[in-house]
Amino acid sequence: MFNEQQTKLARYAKALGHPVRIYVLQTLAKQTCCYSGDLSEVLPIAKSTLSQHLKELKEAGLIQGEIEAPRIKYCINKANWAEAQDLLKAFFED
Amino acid sequence: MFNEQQTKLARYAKALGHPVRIYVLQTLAKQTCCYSGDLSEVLPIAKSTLSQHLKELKEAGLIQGEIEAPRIKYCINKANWAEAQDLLKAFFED
DNA sequence: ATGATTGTTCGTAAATTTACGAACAAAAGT
DNA sequence: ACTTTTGTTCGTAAATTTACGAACAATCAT
Repeated sequence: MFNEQQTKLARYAKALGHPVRIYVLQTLAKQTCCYSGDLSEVLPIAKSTLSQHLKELKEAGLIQGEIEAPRIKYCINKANWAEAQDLLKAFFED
Repeated sequence: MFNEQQTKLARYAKALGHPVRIYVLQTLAKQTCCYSGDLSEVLPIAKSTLSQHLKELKEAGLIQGEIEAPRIKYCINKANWAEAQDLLKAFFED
């Protein structure tokens, strides 16, 4: 019923559908990368909850984590970030 | 903790976070307006489910309904549509 | 008045989301 | 080896989302 673009768009939008995740993405988009602990210090949520949000963003493809033991460095997944941007742009411009 | 823009952005994005709602918005954005029945004929969901999705889009401010008895004509809420577009544009361009 | 059309609201159920603390795993430092 | 640091996973609970059919309300046509 729904085409690839519609499904992808809904998926990306859903990932953006929470203030914590918006904040995380804005932070990553601004300063290239950061650690979970950096976010945890600022955000008023439990570490485990943040971890869940990061997992969702990872599963949506918008971020990626790189092990830099004992920490994990999170960055924007640039390819998918660009795809989400393009899909949204097209969505609003049709 | 979160500012107005982050909260609004998350709210709009959440409203876009389902294929049915993407489809509805694309349809409305293309052809100015349409009736619930027009959508119901095409979409593989119950009328009541569609009604719920329309309600969510209405509550998010992205669409508005006008009574044209016995039907309801749904249209894009242009002001909020533009706001969502601007917020998303700014989000990806920071 | 009666019946048909249109779409919402209600009641309900299953799945998903959001949240927390506790327990756990992996690696680095001592 | 042992402790500390970092972050995930587990178990759990409450709230929200998604979905359906049945009942309802409002208007139009007969």
